[in-house]
Amino acid sequence: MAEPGGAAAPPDIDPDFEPQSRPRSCTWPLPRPEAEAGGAAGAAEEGAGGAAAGPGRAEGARAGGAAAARKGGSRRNAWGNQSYAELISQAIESAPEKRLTLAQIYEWMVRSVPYFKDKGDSNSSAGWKNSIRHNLSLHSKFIKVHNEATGKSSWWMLNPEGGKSGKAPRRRAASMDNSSKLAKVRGKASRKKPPLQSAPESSADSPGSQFPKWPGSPSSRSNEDSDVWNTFRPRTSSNASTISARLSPILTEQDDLHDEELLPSLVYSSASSNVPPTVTEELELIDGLNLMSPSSSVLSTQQSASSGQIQRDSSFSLQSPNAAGQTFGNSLFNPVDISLQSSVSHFSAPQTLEALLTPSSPPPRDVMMTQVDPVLPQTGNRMSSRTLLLLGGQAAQSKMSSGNPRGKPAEQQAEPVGASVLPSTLPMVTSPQNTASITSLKAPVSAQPVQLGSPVLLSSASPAPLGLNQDRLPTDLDIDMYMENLECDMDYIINSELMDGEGLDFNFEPILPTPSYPSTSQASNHTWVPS
DNA sequence: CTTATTAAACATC
DNA sequence: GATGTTTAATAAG
Repeated sequence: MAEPGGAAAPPDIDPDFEPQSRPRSCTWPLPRPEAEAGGAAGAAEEGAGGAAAGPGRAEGARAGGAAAARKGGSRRNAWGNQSYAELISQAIESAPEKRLTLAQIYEWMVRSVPYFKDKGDSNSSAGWKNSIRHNLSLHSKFIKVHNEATGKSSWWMLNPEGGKSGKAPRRRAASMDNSSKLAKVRGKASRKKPPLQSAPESSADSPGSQFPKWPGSPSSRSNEDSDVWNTFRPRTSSNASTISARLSPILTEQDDLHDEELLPSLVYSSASSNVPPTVTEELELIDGLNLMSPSSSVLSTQQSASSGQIQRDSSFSLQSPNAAGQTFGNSLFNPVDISLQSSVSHFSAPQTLEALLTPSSPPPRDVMMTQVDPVLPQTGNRMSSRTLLLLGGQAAQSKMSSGNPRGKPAEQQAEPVGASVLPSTLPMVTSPQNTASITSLKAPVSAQPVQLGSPVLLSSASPAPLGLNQDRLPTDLDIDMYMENLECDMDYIINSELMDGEGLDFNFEPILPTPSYPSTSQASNHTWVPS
């Protein structure tokens, strides 16, 4: 209760209804109409709940499973058809800031879902609370964000990218068949449970297992920082998360900030050197981040960050200018130069890669590019292709996000081709316009209009180019990696297409950017209000 | 086979 | 003790 934000738990929620509701796949910015008419059902529920109250555990409904059957045949749970995950999503969505602490989620449940009404006083060991926690951790659709308040627990937000159902990393990663079993070994290894046989304990044993400890780490103060970074983790792919987290320790403790922060760090990490295998995972991470940045709430706090280490901010600014960027975008951009230097100094690696890549033209390193982009649109294209190669589309994403949606910087206007490409390959369910917006949002590939021969584009578009890239790709990176990227991209595209196609909710009215806009214009980002 | 719900072991804070 | 993460068992589609 000490929460200033005040839980904010509107008593809405549709107690009933929504037998499955698949359409709302992309829960993020969706205001979602929310049919309120569930009243009657709610009441009914109430009755049940009340009855249950006495007995305490009251899982009557579920136990036999028979009880649930009643009524039209649905209500898979005592409280209705919604899953815990859905309930949690609703809870979070209902919050003005789109984020809640665990306790607040509990609160919301108790307040909004009749069934839990009387279970508010249960302690954390209560089954349902355990389940809530479990769901939060399990699904990638929920992300944990460090809470600045000292004693407070983390904020839980919805992953803009929509973790979908999968918590899983991209299936690919581990294709080591039975290794799945082995995988478990990795973790803390100890787990205590299976204590038998002294484990090899090992420590670093496995051959390629993960990276040693990633070299990067620019040092800088921070230790605890790492903590902060960790806050955002892509679940399963512990590796990636770890790395990313550690990689860029710098940064003040801007609670909310790290969301974006991570992105850049990831970018660097991937580009910097090692990490061929994780690319996919990283991408995944980034993907989520990318979308998230534009979220208003997050940005809010941003400004404060300005001071000290903007390093990652710089890149971040690139990608999020669409929302807050405009408002105080300039201020953010300015520091670029500085940040640029610093970042470059830290990561000279890209250079190497670059060299390896056999570029035909000498573009700046990815880092540079990121920053430069907003400033020098033209150059942007060039490197973008290469960068794409390296980062596997991340660059593209960031770029697009920066400009496309709300239209802002001039860069992208240069080649609108991107859109056209996409449709050709994929079956479009949506109108071209939507396509565009979607593209900008999610499809890393289409993002980069570098039509021409840029392997990247082609690759994403069609499988053919493999051979092509082969020439270019150094053995270091090798095809595998490339493939992974590819796969990823496709994945995203397909996903986005399918998903968006169905639920389709992103409409950015102002699609099709007419290269005519002042600077600061639409201000859709008021929503945020630091509490 | 996949998704969900539950329970429970652990780990941190 | 509250939070978080993970595993595992089990039911349902």
